[in-house]
Amino acid sequence: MALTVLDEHSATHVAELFRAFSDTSRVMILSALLGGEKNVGALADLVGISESAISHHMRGLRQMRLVTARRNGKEVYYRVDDPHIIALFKQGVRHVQEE
Amino acid sequence: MALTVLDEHSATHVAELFRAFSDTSRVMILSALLGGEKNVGALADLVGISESAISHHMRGLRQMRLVTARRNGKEVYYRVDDPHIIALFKQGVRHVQEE
DNA sequence: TAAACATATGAAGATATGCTCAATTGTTTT
DNA sequence: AAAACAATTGAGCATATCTTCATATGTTTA
Repeated sequence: MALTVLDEHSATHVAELFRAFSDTSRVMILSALLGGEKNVGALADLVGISESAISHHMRGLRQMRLVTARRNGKEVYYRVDDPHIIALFKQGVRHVQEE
Repeated sequence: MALTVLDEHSATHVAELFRAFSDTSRVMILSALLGGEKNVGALADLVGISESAISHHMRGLRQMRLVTARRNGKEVYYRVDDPHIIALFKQGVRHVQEE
């Protein structure tokens, strides 16, 4: 039997990663971004919350490097680059839909 | 470009799944259970919180069917059965450790 | 059956989270 | 330069979350 448990520091980081996916709005944001990059206004329409709320979420996601931003004129386009993150997210979606 | 976004209902379920993994204590609990079933007292020692706190966490995890319980005398042993859940969790751990 | 042990439950407090509103910053157009 | 547009930021509020404490339930042993 393995006597190893993740140390608190690592566990905190793992928890932070999963926490990024633990809110309905962020899940909708990320699922939208799987279809390609979107700007803040488009995300606000798709998710049904204010641009301000989207912006707050994007800041968190950006700080965790789960999304990257690209400015084009007045608009900022967000996308999910990391294939591991995409795979992780999709796996969660799949698990839920298989029930 | 895909115009589909997860509907709110599905997104909520996905968020709930990830939320189960979004707390440091629960991450430690689950990582401990990857090494085989453990009872509440053992988990409390390993994670460093009270048995009561463990019990509260286990209730949530049980309700989400992420763990199963087996009583043996006074003790209740918890385990993670679902291989998809194990895979999902491990993938999160891996992602964090690869940074 | 009483005592001891393991787990579960409910309440209460401290902290964290997510949202909107109002104001600000940055960019383009007139 | 002013106006219009897009995004960001900070404050404040409502709600959720996690923990401990005290108590209750369930099981075994004396």
